[in-house]
Amino acid sequence: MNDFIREFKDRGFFYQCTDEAELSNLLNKESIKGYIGFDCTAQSLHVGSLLQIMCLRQLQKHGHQPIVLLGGGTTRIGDPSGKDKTRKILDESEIEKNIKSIELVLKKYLNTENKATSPIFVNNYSWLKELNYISFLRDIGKHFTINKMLSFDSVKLRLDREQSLSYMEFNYMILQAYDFLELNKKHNCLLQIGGSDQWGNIVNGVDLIKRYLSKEVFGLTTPLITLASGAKMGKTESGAVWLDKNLLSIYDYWQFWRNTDDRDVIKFLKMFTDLSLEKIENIKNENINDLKILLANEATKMLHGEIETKKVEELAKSTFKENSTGEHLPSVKIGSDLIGKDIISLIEYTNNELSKSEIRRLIQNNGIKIDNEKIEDGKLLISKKLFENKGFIKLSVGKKKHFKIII
RNA sequence: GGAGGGGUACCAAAGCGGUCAAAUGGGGCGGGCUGUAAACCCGUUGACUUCGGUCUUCGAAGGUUCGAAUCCUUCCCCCUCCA
Repeated sequence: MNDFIREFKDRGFFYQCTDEAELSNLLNKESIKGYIGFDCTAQSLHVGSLLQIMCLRQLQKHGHQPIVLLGGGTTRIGDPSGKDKTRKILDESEIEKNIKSIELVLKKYLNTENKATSPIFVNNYSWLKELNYISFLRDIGKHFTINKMLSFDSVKLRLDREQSLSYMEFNYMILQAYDFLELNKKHNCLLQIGGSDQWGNIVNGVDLIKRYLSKEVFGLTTPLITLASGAKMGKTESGAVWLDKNLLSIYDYWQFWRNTDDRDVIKFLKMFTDLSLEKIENIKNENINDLKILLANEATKMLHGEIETKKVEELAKSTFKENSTGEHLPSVKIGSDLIGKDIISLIEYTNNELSKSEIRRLIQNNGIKIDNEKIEDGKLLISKKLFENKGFIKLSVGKKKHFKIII
């Protein structure tokens, strides 16, 4: 078996392939180009897309060249796969903005130094916008039968549930198939990778190229990752786990990995770090918390760099150390107008999203501490005296959120 | 086109004239146990509060009533069955 496929499988990336044996042969013979399309509905990428990004890295690692398709055109249509309802259509400028920031994220993960494997970024709007309806129908449309299109899950599930599917969305799979064709013609792209929900769309592209160009190309899908708890990966209580420090702080990103369910740790080490499989095999019985820290460090390093990762690791260490004074915490400066006000006002100032009622409840439930002392009364006033000792106070909201308050 | 069922808090779902800021479950939050995990246990889950209460909420707008999530009218939106 080919090295790429071997590792792809061993790391848990493999779900389905259109023709595994042939693809393996091909990859043994030559370096190819493979593409993954990214949806540009959101302002950045989150952990839900990380597996696809890791696939691109694998391509590079094994000497193949990734093509990153930013779906400026298809985002204007909306993929119905796995969705109950038509989603809102974004306006042009928003999509363009999203594409730019998504490209920046991807560049952090991909090696752009080595010319042979440096990623090619393409935007399908550049060719989709040129399409002529009549000639598209004649050239491309004739290769698709409605009978078959209706049988794809993305369509079938909607129809079965009697949810409406617009003609626009119905065309999505044809456009994605056309993308593959276009990339094959332009860049000799021979492989499309995607999540398992993309299978139908990918197969359509493979078929189209076979009919239209009589060429064999390949599709490869990754499994949908679910957490041991059953939840989908990528969302937490407080929202999406963004791969962007402006949307999710580096510290919180590190914490996301640090808090991985025990049962998922080894799986994630394989999927989301560069550690070799041999190394993971050797350490897999070590202390689970050390492994989680390793996971957090490796994953964070890949996105935010080593220096920042070291910093947040240290921060986490000091934050969770018993009775830490809090001097290493990121500081929040308060105005002197808060002096003389009650503790509730202070918490409201540092945690904007909490209402006063919620803060009162937190206090009632022993969730608020100042300098590690439980606060029992929300009416406690903030005095200068509190700061005299160290020049700051440590405010704890729950067990995981801590602030260093200075005036 | 005909007949019926429904829209309740983050979600699901009870309530069908006052005791309803609204049962119950899930989720969230906080606490306990622990390992920043899981499981489990407890508390909490509209806003504001001088902790006495006050204000806003049950698809939308009106109306009946001392009093409405509950009754009436109009409108909007969903769903099921038949054609």
